[in-house]
Amino acid sequence: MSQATERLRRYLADELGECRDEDVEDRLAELDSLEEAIGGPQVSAELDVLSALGNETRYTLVRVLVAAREELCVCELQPLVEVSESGLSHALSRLAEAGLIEGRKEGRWKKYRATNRAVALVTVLEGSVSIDASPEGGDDG
Amino acid sequence: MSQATERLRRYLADELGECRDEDVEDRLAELDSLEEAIGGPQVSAELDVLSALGNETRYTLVRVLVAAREELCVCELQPLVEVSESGLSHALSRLAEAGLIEGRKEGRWKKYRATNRAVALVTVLEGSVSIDASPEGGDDG
DNA sequence: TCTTTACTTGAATAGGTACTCAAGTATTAT
DNA sequence: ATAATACTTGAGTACCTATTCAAGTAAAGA
Repeated sequence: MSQATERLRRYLADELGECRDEDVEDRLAELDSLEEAIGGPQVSAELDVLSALGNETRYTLVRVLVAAREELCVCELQPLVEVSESGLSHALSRLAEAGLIEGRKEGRWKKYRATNRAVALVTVLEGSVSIDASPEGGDDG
Repeated sequence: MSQATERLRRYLADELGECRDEDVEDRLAELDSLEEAIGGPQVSAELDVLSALGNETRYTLVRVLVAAREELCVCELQPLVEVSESGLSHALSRLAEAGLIEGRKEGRWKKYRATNRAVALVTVLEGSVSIDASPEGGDDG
């Protein structure tokens, strides 16, 4: 039995007053089931979305496209970010891969717009992350 | 006038049929106002939240804490992630700083629980990022 | 008191990521 | 056809970040 498991045994002993092998195994199984329910390709996709958004250049692009409520040309996005033409293209293609924006070619111009996914995420972020109010709140069911 | 602005002028000429200096300046001002509305400390905080979540170890922890719907001891979280005790502590403190979890010390044990912010974000991610359904949808106005 | 336990913090580092440059493709103009 | 434009892609690199190790703090026990 590992060191981490020994610690868990002591914790459960503290919490429950007593702790048999069975109690430790039960708790480990409970924790494991929590983790297994979320360990698939779904979470991998969610992580992809999060890490795509978690960069100033890319998040700015998404925010602008969400705020614009219409498709914008790459050449319109260029003046808004401080990266090269190539850097902008890399950023846009990463966002498209994460399903946060969609691109459409029109002649020699390429236009991108925010997907519903991006709108939903930005909306929740705006709502949940306010610098004035404290993040801790009590209306969770 | 920069190269990027020249490109924008040609784009607007394509779109509008004609393009004067005024049209370019107007469009640049419009784009700039979109960006300025989102360029403050609010976005910086949102980026902090996103980059805190955008890591497998930390996202797993948040997901587990949200799914658990109760506070969990550090010693219970340890078996769920494949990092050292120190790595786990670093991860938890980063999440707490981003307002995604809250810690409470109880004797020699430390318990963490998910904040409403974390619940909201995980819920939206689960809902919006499904591997079965396509992210592209059409009911956005 | 001294020891052990539970967790945290700081420094160092391996690994990843976000850029830029250079070259490439597709479209339009001449 | 050739040239120019609008954007993309791949390679290289400087920077950042996630992790570990070692040391530190606070609580509980002996």
